[in-house]
Amino acid sequence: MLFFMYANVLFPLKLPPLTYRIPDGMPIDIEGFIVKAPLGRQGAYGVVTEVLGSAPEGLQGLRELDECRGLYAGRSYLSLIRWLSQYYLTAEGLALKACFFDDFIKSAVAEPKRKRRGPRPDACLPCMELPAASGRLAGLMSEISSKLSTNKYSTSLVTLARTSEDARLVSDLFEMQQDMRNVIIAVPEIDRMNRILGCLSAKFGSRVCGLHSRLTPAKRADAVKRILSGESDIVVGTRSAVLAPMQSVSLIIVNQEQSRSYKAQEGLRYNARDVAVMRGYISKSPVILTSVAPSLESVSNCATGKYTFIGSSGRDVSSFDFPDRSGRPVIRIARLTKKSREQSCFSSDTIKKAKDVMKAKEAMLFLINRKGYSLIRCDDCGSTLDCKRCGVPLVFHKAGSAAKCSLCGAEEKAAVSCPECSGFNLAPSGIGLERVKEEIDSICSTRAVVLQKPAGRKKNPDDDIKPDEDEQESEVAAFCVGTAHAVRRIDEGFLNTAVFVSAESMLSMPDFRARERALQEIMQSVELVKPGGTVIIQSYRPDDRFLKAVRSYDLRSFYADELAERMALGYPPYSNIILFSIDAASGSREIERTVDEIATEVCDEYKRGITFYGPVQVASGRGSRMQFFMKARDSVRLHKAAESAVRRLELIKNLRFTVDVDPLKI
DNA sequence: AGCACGCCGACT
DNA sequence: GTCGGCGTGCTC
Repeated sequence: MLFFMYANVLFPLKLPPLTYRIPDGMPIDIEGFIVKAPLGRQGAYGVVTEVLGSAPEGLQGLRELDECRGLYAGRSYLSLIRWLSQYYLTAEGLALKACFFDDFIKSAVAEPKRKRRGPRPDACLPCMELPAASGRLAGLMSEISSKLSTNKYSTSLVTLARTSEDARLVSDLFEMQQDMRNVIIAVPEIDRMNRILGCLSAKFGSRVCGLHSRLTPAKRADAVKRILSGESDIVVGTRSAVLAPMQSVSLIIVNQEQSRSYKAQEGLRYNARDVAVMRGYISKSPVILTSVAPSLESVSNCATGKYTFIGSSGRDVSSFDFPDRSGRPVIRIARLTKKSREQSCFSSDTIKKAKDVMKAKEAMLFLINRKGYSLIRCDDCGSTLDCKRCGVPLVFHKAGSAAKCSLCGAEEKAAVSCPECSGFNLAPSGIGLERVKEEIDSICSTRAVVLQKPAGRKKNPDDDIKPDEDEQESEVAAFCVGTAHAVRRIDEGFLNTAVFVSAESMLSMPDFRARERALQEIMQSVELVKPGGTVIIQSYRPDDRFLKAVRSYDLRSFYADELAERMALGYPPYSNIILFSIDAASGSREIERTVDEIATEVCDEYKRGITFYGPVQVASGRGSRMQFFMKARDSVRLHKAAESAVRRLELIKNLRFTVDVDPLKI
């Protein structure tokens, strides 16, 4: 009798699983195993997602698997891959690819081209000194620890007074639970990783393994091999660490869960924090999120009971226990007036402080989120000089006296007259880095340093900072000017004073997360200021509720206010968003028709509660993209609609588009 | 990802 | 007339 079994095989390619016949003599129970299968002209390695008793209808003459190698991952890891592809609306194969499949094949299965020893292990990282455990954190340890011993899924949010407490928390956990195995620790940046890696390596040796995107391919493959073999069961790494191919997981820690670098901006656009939570759920293990200023999403999840807010008895935000910030730097709001703006970017308060700090030979940082000197505004009609292609205001750069578009990089020699009203009274307006530096230099007769990009070298997909060609590294000096990114270059407690030159430039961003981001930026800067130092926030509206809450470190009322606002406007976390972006240099009829169909048929506001926004053309680099998004309270319905939209868009030949689930900005 | 197939520009 | 560019499509 002839009785065949079949296997669905997933390849790390943009393909759905393909079906093969399992040849005689090959074991049947091979779910999760790595197999070599004929694919196209060559063969390829893939993983068996499912074993079938009969061939799917309509498929005959299926080819046989070539060979079966070891186990790649258990059932729960396969569920994670499936969830990734469903939630982020990507081919399952691409989810597999994101899960280090190619690295493993390269190191463990494919024949090595030459006999080579594995990559040289990294020099031992020093065990950095940990901050003393604060009384509060010590008090929370038993509650955190009780979550671990249960071996059940739970997600807990731990708020910290300082980022550096992350390493303390991790170290203390390992101290309390001596037998912890299969742990994933995610950190937002590579240099933070080294601190934790150092602490753990000293104690656990090769059981600890670092994983980040700046590893060389050989080192990455070696790390993956060690993880899969079980040699390393403690993985510390950036975003992709939450995808580490461990057979089982018993604890996941996501440090600084609010960090935007956890969200992938290309390929599989996952958010590592959300993946960690789902992975914990799938593998029945606890998840611990830490933050000095948690995301609204996580705070809201604590309020609904989805997560636990460690250290709080109730679920109401008003009962949430944020760290005591007494002894932290004073936050002062400095009033700017319209009148003073014409002469200076600074309030008199700020100027006085700058002179004092100068005299005391201490360090001071000025933060402003715009490069260049200023915008250019016409005094006659009030309009700004905008980029002809992108429509955003051009930024005037004093060096070269050119106006540059921050989106497309187009440069224009400074115009003489206003294109709107032909008036000749064009004047600098608004504040940029160069202008701030110029003014500090003249006030304090110093040479302030403009901090450029962080110390990173190569392009790094785990990093959300785009490298700019025209930027060079600069030394951190006593008086520095920089954008929010620059704060990464400065050590904890280095500054006497940090100045946010314009609260309005942070708060008036056309983004519903502007306040949340501002809070996080301010809290980050606070850590750079030594105890007894000062943070100054300059504002035209010093009585703003947000600034009042920030000034007194009143995170509770910040979250209460912000949640109320988001709820009133129906923004996340009270709704979900999926953003579509179509590479459409040619806005063809067919595209327009399909998008129109999606807007009317797929997103039925009244019947299904899904709201469609757009489409809008946006300029991006060279070329233009068409964007639209859908928003709904019900995530399941939203995903169904988005799936249907994806299917329709896929019918259009030659169309390239990306789907971003839970985008950071819209 | 490979590796086909396929349809336009400069060559012996 | 052909060689070859890589743009688009398929792989159970």
